[in-house]
Amino acid sequence: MQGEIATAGASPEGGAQRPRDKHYSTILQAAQEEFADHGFKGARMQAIADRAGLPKANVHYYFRNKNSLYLAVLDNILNSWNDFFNDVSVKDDPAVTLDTFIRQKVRMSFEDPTASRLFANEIIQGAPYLSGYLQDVMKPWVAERAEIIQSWIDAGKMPDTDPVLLIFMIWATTQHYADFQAQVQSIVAKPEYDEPQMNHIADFVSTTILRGCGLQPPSPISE
Amino acid sequence: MQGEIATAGASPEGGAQRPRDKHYSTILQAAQEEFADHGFKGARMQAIADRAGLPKANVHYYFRNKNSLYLAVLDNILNSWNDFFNDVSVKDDPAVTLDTFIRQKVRMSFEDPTASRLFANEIIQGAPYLSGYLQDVMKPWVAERAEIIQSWIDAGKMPDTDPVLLIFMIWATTQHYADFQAQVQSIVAKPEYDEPQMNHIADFVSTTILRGCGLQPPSPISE
DNA sequence: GTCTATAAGCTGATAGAC
DNA sequence: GTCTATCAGCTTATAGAC
Repeated sequence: MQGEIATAGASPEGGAQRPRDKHYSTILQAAQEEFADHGFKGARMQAIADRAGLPKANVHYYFRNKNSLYLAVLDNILNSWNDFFNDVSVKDDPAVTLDTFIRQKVRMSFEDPTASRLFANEIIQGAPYLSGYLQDVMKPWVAERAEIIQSWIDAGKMPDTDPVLLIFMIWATTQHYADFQAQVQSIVAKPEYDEPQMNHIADFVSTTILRGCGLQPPSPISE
Repeated sequence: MQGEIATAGASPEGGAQRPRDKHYSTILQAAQEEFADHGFKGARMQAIADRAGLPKANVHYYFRNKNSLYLAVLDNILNSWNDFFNDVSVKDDPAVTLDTFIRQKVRMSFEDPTASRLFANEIIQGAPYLSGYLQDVMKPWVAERAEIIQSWIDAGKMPDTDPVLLIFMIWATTQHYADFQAQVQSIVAKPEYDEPQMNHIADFVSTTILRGCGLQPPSPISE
């Protein structure tokens, strides 16, 4: 669609993207929240400026227009999402690996829910800016992890299952707590997420999914 | 927030809401798609009119304004979502009941994904129009189902688990295929959902979740 | 680099002819 | 009931002073 992310090259040097000034990252964060709350079309540049505590024209000084700001936010999020479940090999233990992956994902949902919500908004709305990313980055990523899971199955380390659907299930159950935070909190009647709640959820999700694919959870809990 | 759904009384008579004309439901459907794609703020009355194949003023003839149209769409969706997992009692078999519930939810995701996406948009964006519904309808609904699951646990029909988190897991995994359809289809490389795919997914989700809470799936598949 | 003022275009809503 | 024409207000983006 109108200017997709170009497989998003990682940041030039090691550190964070070295914002030209502190304002750059402030605006990026403000934009992430606004886009997460209202989607691309619903987001307002004025609202982003307000969240950042800056006049609107200042936002336009750092980012050419709404479109490029949105792409910058997406790029920022996707880069921060690498390094999860990445360095996995056939030799690893399925239960330990999946447990670690699930707990990392739950922690991400709790620590940066707006990033997850922004991504969810983009996908729900048909991924107009990310269809290239899904094809070029995410699809191969899934294929590689699915291959590893399949190799575990072939090696008799775990019972037969659909590796791709297993990855979808982990995504769905973990991201749910970021994306549907309003619903979850309304039902469990807690104003905010806290650490014990996160651990309880991580225990439940990991235990249930691992047992669900016939694996023994590495650290048995609550039973 | 600005005019919530008032616990949404069901339609007066038995049948569908008896639209004043065919246009009424046409607009409702068009609005559902537009709101699902862009959220409340991002949706455009002109786009809804275009989708319905009507001039914009005609839309305003049937619905006072954007707000009331959005509420009508939400009301319509929520009413159609009743009667699922509703008539369940302590005497029922957990495996059969959960399996049926999961398969119904998967089918809904495949048959009316825009309804699910619209709801997802609303929740992701903080449930500004549905916070009352979550509190007044959904929270008690979950509490009642959780009680039944807990009674199964107490009766020794299934191992101990967190009933509320189990419901969340079923929601998350089934709705995922509607809400993240763009991502799923991009990764499995199919242009559209079809019946065999739906059955494969329903089998996987049901089998994995049931086994995950220590239940024997009622109709063993693929293993 | 920062910010006020404003241009140019879009959007929700309505008036009023048919 | 239907639809063209149009208004008032909002939204993105920029010009230009500091």
